[in-house]
Amino acid sequence: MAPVTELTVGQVAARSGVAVSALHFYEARGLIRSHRTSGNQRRYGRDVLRRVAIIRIAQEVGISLAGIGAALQSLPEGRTPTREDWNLLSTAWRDELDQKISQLKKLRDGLSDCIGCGCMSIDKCPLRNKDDRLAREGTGARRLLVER
Amino acid sequence: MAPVTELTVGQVAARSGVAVSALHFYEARGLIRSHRTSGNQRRYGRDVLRRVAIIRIAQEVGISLAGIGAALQSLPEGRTPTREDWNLLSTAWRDELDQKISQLKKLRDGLSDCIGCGCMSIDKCPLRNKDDRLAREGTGARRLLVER
DNA sequence: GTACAAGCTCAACTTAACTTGAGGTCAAGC
DNA sequence: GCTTGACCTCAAGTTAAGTTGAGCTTGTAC
Repeated sequence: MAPVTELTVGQVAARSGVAVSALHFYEARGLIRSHRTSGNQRRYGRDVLRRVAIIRIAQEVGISLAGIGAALQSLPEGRTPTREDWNLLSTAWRDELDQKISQLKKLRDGLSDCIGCGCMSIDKCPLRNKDDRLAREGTGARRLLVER
Repeated sequence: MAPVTELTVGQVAARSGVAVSALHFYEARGLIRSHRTSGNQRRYGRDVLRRVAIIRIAQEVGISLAGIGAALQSLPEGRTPTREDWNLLSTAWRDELDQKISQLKKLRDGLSDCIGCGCMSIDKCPLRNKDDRLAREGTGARRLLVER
């Protein structure tokens, strides 16, 4: 068998580019796990690097730690994520990314239209109008500018 | 001349879809301005609606209030933004949006590649590798997973 | 001429995602 | 066997962007 190299928290920090305090934090949040040496120091299996990589990727995508935690919970307890597991996660997150991208595109196109139209002073602006419609719909409404 | 209808904070809140407390907050941050009645109540010119619209749009784009404030500072003091002003802002913000979009796309494509490759367990993964390279470059590096 | 909704100020609370600090332990090199 | 750097815990601080609440004033509708 290949030697199972355990990693200290400092080594994980160095290899993952995440601060030690952040690793502690992730652990407190249940996103990663460690076991302890007799001297109460954390030791991590190599798979923690995967997990941390997943976490950072998902954060880039704009998923909160809570959401990431939930997704990771869906993995069978304590198992090193298999390719199958990863497929599920990355597919879900890719969909989220796709959504986010198209949302931003909508916004950008809105801005582009506005550039030509001087819309901020006129009623034609699609962005403005979305916003203004609220006024006519009564005071209670609280809606975002861009439909999701 | 058209009647200059001044707006109360409540009216601005209703028409802009932004909470009164948020308007107070924006004002404290210098993003909008008001003058006061003899009874110390805020009154807003109609142009505040534009400003608030701009603020919300920029927030959607992912710009912080600080950044928005800075951009608005670039407008000649106290002037109602002209079409020209707006063009400048929206162009700048659209560029930022474009950047953000392409960043997310990169990320998505990375994920897509990963879906097929079982990368989390192999060294081929583009996302993983970006990350792993840090290890060889020493401990000090703190870099984001995705190049900007 | 009064009730009461709408305003005002200021301080404190909220959430996310961490970081910083204090005070103390562990381990590896010389 | 001791020094030093890496670890440990736990509490408190930080930033962004507001919200909530207390206590008090304005303004308007009946």
